[in-house]
Amino acid sequence: MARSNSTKKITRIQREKIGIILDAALDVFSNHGFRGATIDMIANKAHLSKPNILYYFDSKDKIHEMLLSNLLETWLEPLKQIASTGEPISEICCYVERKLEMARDFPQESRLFANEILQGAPRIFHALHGPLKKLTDEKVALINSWADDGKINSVDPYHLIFSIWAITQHYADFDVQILAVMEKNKISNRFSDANKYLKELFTRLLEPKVKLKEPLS
Amino acid sequence: MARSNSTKKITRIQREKIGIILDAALDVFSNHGFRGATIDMIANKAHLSKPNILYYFDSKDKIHEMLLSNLLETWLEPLKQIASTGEPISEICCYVERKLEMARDFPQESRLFANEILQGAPRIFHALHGPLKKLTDEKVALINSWADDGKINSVDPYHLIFSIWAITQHYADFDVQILAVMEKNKISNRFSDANKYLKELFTRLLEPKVKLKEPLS
DNA sequence: ATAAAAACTGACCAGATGGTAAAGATAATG
DNA sequence: CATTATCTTTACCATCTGGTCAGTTTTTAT
Repeated sequence: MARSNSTKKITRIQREKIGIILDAALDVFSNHGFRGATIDMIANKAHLSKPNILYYFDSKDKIHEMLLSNLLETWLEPLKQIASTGEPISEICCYVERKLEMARDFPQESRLFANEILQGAPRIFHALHGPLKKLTDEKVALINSWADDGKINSVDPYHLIFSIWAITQHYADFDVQILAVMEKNKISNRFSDANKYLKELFTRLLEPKVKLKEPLS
Repeated sequence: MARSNSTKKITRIQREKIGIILDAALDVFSNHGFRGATIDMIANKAHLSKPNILYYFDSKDKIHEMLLSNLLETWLEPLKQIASTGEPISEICCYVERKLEMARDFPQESRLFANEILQGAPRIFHALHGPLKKLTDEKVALINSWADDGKINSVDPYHLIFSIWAITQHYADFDVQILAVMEKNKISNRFSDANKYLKELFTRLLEPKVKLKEPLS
């Protein structure tokens, strides 16, 4: 058997097929949610039989679980990259840009995540309270310190981060709505337009207020 | 029979039970998605038997359909209220505030909508391309005219609207994540803090650039 | 080449789930 | 009060779906 091998070495075929299955599963889970997805759908998309899928994964849950744990690393990465050494506004704007690129390039991952959160995050509760909270706390402190130093306008760092998450992921999760509502000839530019808009939005927000008393130095 | 009565009058019991069923169904559908919800769950929550539910609604789909069509009116209302006669920045900020209040007061409705969109909006495609697009077009034009008149900073109106939708709905749809990540003692103030943050965010964005040449009048 | 291991399949099962039918209980009406 | 219309329940059915199993085919290693 191939399943539940934590120590055993993995064959070429295993590596290939597991990859194929995860690709298919990501597609199916992200478009239908966990309950809406069936192993048959995944099997069809992967061009494998249902028992063959279950030869590589013990259960539907295990496939989903693996997708989510793969996702979390990717998901945290951009936030990690905010550096305390960089120029504050540019660091934050670059973060926004990276998140927007992820929404463009990995919309399925974004929707998988959104589906999970929407339904109460039953399977990644621990990751939210653990690694995500830890990392967020760090960046909240960093943003606060920038504000204290007068390098950026003083805003609530939590809500700043939430707004970045919300807007950028919106371009993946609510893409159908955007396509439905937007003027046809604007659609193809939506990501570059969004990028331009968001740069202005957050630059204006974070620019320190003009210090009227300073020029007398 | 009580079902599919378009012209017949509705009895007291029908009005009551249909209300109870829709309340229960909103709860179940918004927390589990369409496929994840079962008629039994709805029946339990409504303290009715499954066949009794199906006495009032022909099918699971019909319940969902009715919830969505009820929802759409509520959903469009705040956007409609943006008035061309008001002060532009205040009109937009009030819109943000109303949307945020909806996220706070009707999170289930927001999640029902999000679930639907996430999965490709199969049942409300028409509403997105019809009423929502029409209304959005109107407001896009209005925002553009404000910008042309120099009353607000010139920004892409589509992305302005998308960002408002994204951020405000985030507080309903991703509430689990917010609760997980945020500092405990900040949680209870999250909506008022968000309101303050968003007011500053959009005010700064929309303030016309200072006209340096003007003061010589 | 051949034995052993790995990969795969068709047939099947058990439980969940959407939905039905028919009869019984309750409420409205003359 | 009796009769009709409305409402509710019990007992089902058919299908879907996650998952198993016994056996077959293919790959790998000797």
